[in-house]
Amino acid sequence: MPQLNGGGGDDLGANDEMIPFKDEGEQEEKISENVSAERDLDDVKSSLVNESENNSSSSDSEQAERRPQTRADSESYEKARDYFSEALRRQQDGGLFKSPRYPGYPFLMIPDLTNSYLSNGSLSPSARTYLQMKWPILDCSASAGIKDSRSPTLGHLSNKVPVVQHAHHVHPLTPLITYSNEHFSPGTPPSHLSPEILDPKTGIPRTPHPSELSPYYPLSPGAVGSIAHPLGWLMPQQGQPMYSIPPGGFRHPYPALAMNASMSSLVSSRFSPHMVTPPPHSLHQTGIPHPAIVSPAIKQEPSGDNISPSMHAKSPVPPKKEEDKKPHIKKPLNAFMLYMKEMRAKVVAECTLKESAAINQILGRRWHSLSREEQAKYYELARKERQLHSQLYPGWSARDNYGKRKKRKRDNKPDSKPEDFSIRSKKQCLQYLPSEKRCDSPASSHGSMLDSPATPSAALASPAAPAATHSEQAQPLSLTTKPEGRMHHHFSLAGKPSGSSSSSSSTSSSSSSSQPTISLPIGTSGSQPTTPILTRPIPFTSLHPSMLSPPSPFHQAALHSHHALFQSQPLSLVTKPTE
DNA sequence: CGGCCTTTGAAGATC
DNA sequence: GATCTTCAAAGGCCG
Repeated sequence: MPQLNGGGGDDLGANDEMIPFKDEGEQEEKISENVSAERDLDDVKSSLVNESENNSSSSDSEQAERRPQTRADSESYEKARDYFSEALRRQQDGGLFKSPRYPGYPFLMIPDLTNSYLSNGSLSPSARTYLQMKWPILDCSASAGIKDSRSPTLGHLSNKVPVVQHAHHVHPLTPLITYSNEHFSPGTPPSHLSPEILDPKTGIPRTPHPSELSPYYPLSPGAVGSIAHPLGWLMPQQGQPMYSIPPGGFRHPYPALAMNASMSSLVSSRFSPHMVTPPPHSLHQTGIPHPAIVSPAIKQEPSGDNISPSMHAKSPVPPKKEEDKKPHIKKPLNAFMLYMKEMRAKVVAECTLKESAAINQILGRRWHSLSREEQAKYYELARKERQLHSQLYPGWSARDNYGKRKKRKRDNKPDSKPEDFSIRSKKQCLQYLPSEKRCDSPASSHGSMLDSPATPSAALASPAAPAATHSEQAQPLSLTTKPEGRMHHHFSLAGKPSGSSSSSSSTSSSSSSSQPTISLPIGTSGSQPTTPILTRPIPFTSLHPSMLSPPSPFHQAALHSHHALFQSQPLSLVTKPTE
């Protein structure tokens, strides 16, 4: 169960003692990973080659049969509903989301209008970076061509993207669209679009403190709609709903400024006119629609037989009927998922890779390379998400979704035959190997602090200079076998403290039992065996004090130069044989 | 066209 | 209590 914030100080999450952190074992790994961004992709690739585990995929396909459905339609519907749901959700959310979630629509971040300044007057970290982050895809494929392996930073893309900043500058707490998808369908402003928001705890309406407002105000759809982007970057890309502009989507009647941050973001991101009255089934028993609610038609099983026992247990009603009527409430996104959602676009933009599997591997590494603080932000956000989720769906249980998804099978099952595995993995490797073997890795692998500066000022200060972390991109990727692949997962599972929040603390010691605290030291324990052995000294950045504290522009700068030095150094990984 | 791949984390299930 | 399993997102790839 989501831990309810024990009455912490300010609105929820003030004291997040619950924030789980990975343990030091990872730190070690982190270090090695930080060495070079190139490794991101590199490792990914290699690991794919050397997967130490078999993916006997689909051994069971019993549930294979899923009712064919018009994905697009259902999805669209689902998303639209999600937005509305989120709107309501946020309304109640009160202080839960101090940080605005960006809607996922970069176009909302028009620099001029965003002038997003934090309450303290500083420029919002994400104000400008947001754009870049969400629009990296502007020209992924093109970027490949454009990308200079030596300096493939976003800066190069800037010729296409007007505002380019390191995505990492985006505040981690920036609105992450959870539960669903980024459908932009703003519409008639709901009555709840008042500055007042409900305190999730007390349920008492309150006016959000400026600090709770979005540091960077996403433009209201209406406002945005009136702005014609010279480059046409507003155009949806890849047909992703995220960038799609539903009919009337931009005709939001309400001036952006009229809304508070959270409202505007939520409205812009999810609210849809036609969602004002969501279908009954999308409403939770509480009557509160939520983005997590997915149209039953979308992921439901074809018939009752697919319903997990738990489902049966829970709902004596005929499975099928139940399914049809029962909305699919998605699980709240965890910290990593939130992170992924936020960073995916960036990674995609920087790499030629498009396969999610590969991207996710990179993201996973980056995740590990994030500083505690950085991760903490996501953990906190995730925690709040869970909180809210539990509030909205008191009766919901993760098990409700069991069996609603096709089985993933595999997972570290050693039983699978090695041979098969090897064959398959290699095949996959090819699959994930982009024609272009390099990925302009974004930075982050060097250390989160680099990636997500507390403020964009540093980056902004030197527009000419690519984001610090991007420099590493200059390093060509080299494929090195890295047995780690699955192994890592394996380890993680083994050492997973399970119930406790600090899961993946793979192996490390841990502390896990108790609540991990942010004040984790850097070089603690450590020995994370699963990762490649570095043949090169670990960059001090990995151990930089800033790891323990929010990165300052100075740090950024310093680190930046440091990275520059490192960039020139070739990296070599020695794979450690898997046992 | 549905499922797999891949990642971490949370939570339920199982032992 | 420890371990295992499932699901959450995402999009290209494969059978």
